[in-house]
Amino acid sequence: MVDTPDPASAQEQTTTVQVTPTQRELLDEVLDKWSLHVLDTLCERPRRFNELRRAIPVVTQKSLTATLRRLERNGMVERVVISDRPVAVEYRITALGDTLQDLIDALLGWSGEHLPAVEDARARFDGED
Amino acid sequence: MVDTPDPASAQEQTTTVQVTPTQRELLDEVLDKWSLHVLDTLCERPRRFNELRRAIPVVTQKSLTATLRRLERNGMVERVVISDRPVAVEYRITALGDTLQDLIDALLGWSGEHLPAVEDARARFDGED
DNA sequence: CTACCTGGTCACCGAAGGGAACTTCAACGA
DNA sequence: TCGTTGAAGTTCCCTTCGGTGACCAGGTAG
Repeated sequence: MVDTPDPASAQEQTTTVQVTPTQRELLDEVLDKWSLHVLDTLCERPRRFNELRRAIPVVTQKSLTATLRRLERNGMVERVVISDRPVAVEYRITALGDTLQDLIDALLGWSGEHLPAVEDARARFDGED
Repeated sequence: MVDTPDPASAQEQTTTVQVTPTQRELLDEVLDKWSLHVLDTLCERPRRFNELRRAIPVVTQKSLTATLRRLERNGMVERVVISDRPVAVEYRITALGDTLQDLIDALLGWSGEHLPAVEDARARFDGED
């Protein structure tokens, strides 16, 4: 009732490239709130777990753990056990994760550049609509 | 690869630019799962509400409405009432939203390019760890 | 010993998000 | 005329997600 089974017009929006749902999922996993923070922080230099917590005070341990696991699973960061005796781990960005750095910088640059316009739009929307 | 270690300042690390929490919030509002879909779709051409639903079948009305409101509030899309008698609205991307298009394309391009590597990493993580 | 650090896990809980029905108004059809 | 369809949502319900704080195991500093 909702879907229209017309395979003829199914490929009506073939813009430039084929974008698979899988690509979207990947972006979902990698571009979320904390991932951006973590990747951005780790791009500077490797960090210990609690070092990351201090660098990003607003994240909780649980969310940080989850984010690091997710990024590790996707090959963006690497979990390195530095010391056994006093257990110490270090997280560092991988070569694959590094390919994201330019994009993250671009995103942060964009948000900084257009923030005034966005705040203006928000004020208009909130106040006069 | 990493900037020269800075033992003197144990302060926050100001890499190149100051990134405010506000910028992160903006990216959170604009880069979420459905926003990427919607912006990408609207970049092609303006669409009606149900046209968007058909273009992005996996989104629910509720989420689509919420996404469009959020994007509208942030000045990314514009809600245009075309016809009053049979109520008809059209959503179109704004000039501000258009500044995101390059970034979105870059993100989709990145995900397409590195998807194999990511899937490889996932297989390694899931299977042998 | 106690206190505190590291690197987590666990149980609870409120908010966010999805599914599906319902709404309103207008048009179409027999 | 009544029923159905379509547009553009809204409302309710329920599940899931993410945050909070507690807790744990092992080391180590006082």
